[in-house]
Amino acid sequence: MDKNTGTASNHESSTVRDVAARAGVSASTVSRVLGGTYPVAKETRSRVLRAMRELDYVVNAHARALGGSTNKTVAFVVDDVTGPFYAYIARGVEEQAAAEGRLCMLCTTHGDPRRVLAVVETMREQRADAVIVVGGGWEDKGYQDQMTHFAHALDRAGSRLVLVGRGPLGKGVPVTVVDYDNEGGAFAMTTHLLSSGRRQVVYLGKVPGLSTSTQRIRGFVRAHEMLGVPHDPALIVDGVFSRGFGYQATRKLIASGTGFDALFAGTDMVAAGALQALREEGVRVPEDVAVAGYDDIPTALDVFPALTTVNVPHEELGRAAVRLALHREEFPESQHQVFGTHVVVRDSTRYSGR
Amino acid sequence: MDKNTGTASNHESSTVRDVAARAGVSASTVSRVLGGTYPVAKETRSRVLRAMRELDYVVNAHARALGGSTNKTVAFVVDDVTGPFYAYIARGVEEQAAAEGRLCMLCTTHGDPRRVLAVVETMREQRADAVIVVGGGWEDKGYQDQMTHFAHALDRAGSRLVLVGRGPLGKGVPVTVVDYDNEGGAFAMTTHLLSSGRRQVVYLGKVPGLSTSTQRIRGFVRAHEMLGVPHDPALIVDGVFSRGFGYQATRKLIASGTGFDALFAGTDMVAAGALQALREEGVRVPEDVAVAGYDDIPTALDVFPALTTVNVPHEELGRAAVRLALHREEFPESQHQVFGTHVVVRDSTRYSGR
DNA sequence: CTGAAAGCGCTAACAG
DNA sequence: CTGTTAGCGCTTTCAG
Repeated sequence: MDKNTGTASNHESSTVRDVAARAGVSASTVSRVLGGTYPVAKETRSRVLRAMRELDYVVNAHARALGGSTNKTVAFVVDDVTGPFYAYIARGVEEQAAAEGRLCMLCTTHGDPRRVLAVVETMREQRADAVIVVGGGWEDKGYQDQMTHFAHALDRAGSRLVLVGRGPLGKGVPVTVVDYDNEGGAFAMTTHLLSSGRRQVVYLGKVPGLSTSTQRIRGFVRAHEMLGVPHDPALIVDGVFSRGFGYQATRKLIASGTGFDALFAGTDMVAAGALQALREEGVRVPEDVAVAGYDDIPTALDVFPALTTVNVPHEELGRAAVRLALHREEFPESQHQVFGTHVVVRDSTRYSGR
Repeated sequence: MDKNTGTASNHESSTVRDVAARAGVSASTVSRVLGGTYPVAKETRSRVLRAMRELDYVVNAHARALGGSTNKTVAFVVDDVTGPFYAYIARGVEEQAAAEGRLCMLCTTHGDPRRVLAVVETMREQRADAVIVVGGGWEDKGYQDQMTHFAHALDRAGSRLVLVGRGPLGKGVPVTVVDYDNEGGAFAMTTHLLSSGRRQVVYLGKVPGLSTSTQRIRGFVRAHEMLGVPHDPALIVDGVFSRGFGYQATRKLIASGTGFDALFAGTDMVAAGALQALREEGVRVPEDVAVAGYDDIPTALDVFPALTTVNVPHEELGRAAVRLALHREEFPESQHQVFGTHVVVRDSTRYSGR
């Protein structure tokens, strides 16, 4: 392989001009074979191509982006890549982005609303074709106003804000929304638990101000009302969406002597922690306590017993986010899409011989 | 919030020139307050700042990158984001990149060597400060030559190729290597299994041509030799690193009547599949068969019984990759770092009453 | 079909 | 301290 062909390349990479010189043509011609979209004499083209190869030339994406105004990039903003929930959406986003000839920028916010704002700003600088923000939104006026502002700013710059897993920002705000039926899933799951005879269902993981949490609890409460089962507000436990919280909270619950015969965890990770705590305390699942999660991540199959949970079409959400945002001109009416969720029953709630 | 201030902003975002005009200064002055690194009169600066706010100005990262030659970006290349192994390294990379003021581009290759090559090329176009390729390498001459070529090309452009989880490319190739003791981990684990009395250990997941796999098997075989335990080559099963493979292969193994008293899975995901198969077949773990994994992903705690596995310092690998690559001038001698691995014993191998 | 010239938005000398 | 002048690498009219 030929490094150092022609001019002694010390540190600089070659440019169209270098290629042009070597091929004995003008820079424009080189650009034209690069673009491929313009007629160039066969013989000329192959001379240029050869020069490129010899100089090991690659275009400068920035120079290109400066002329046209797109970077052929989509930005992906999540709390934390290690959460399987996000990871699977990320896969969908990445796949669809690749299919649409886009690169994918990854940014994490660690659940900090200010970081979300900062990151969206950075993506504006990068001139990303779309900025995809994943996860529940904060029910806070200031936060929402900022996001609305960004939505407009991105729109003006020809880009697009995409919200995955949370609702729209209000009438007329230029946003693509890809959501799933959060409340419906929680409602269905709670119904499943109650109708199999459970009467004291704990909800593990109320995150105040987080839309995801609020909606799930709404479904949870609504199911109780619907079935006429009285519901003790003390059974809704504040916390965050983590394995550690599930573990700690469950231990505390048991230690405090709170009576309960089912545990509906805010996420599968929370459920995994809860299962460990129950096992350690010798509480049988599902005989003594039924356990359910939310998300249907692969781990749900690996815990013991296998976890009953609410399926969310992660990858599909990610793919749709990219697809809708990039083709918003063609499908202006479908810029708010809501995917369905459904209960997947496994062993952690199967038993009901009481 | 003021959209549409001053000139009717139809679709274009504002530039330094717009800001300059509005603040009654020159473009350079605007640039100077942007950079912050150059003296500007207090009064002028605040006028500029106000103009920026009013026009909702953001710099164009591409224009900026065109002048200087760095995009303040690191690229992160993995097989598949959904693998927890990659996800945790990704977290390390992302965190360290953010700490160093860099953005992170994510690319996936789905285990296809050609995609790896294509992606590295794209990152070259993007002028990323570092291109971090994660995962085992292909022991293929053509592939290695290409990577070597890219290493040189990136180096010439002032960037850096970083290999995480695989060895270097050869003497004098400009590469940063962040590896972990793959063979040592496998050796230690095999020793653990053999010395607790297991005699027919299956190795689940030999991926021909993949460096990771080759090294682990080397450790596996070496432990047998070291302890003088004869080893049946038929117990090394070809496959890929996936949960599905672990499940299928284990079922087949049982169906074929192959005798074995331990299962060393190529990864924790493979082990998770194996555990499910064993459970379905009524094989007791660890009484009848001990099971071990590799990676120590969080799922290892959630499977039942909790999985004995080899710990790999994922996040640390990711952080080191970014740190070493960006500061290679300062630490030229530590461009090949190897992290240790260690066995974590849990319930899946604990029992040894035979 | 090909070349010359202008300019994308910003930064960096170089003069004031 | 601030304005003027180039120019980063590429695309894109506009003329040949």
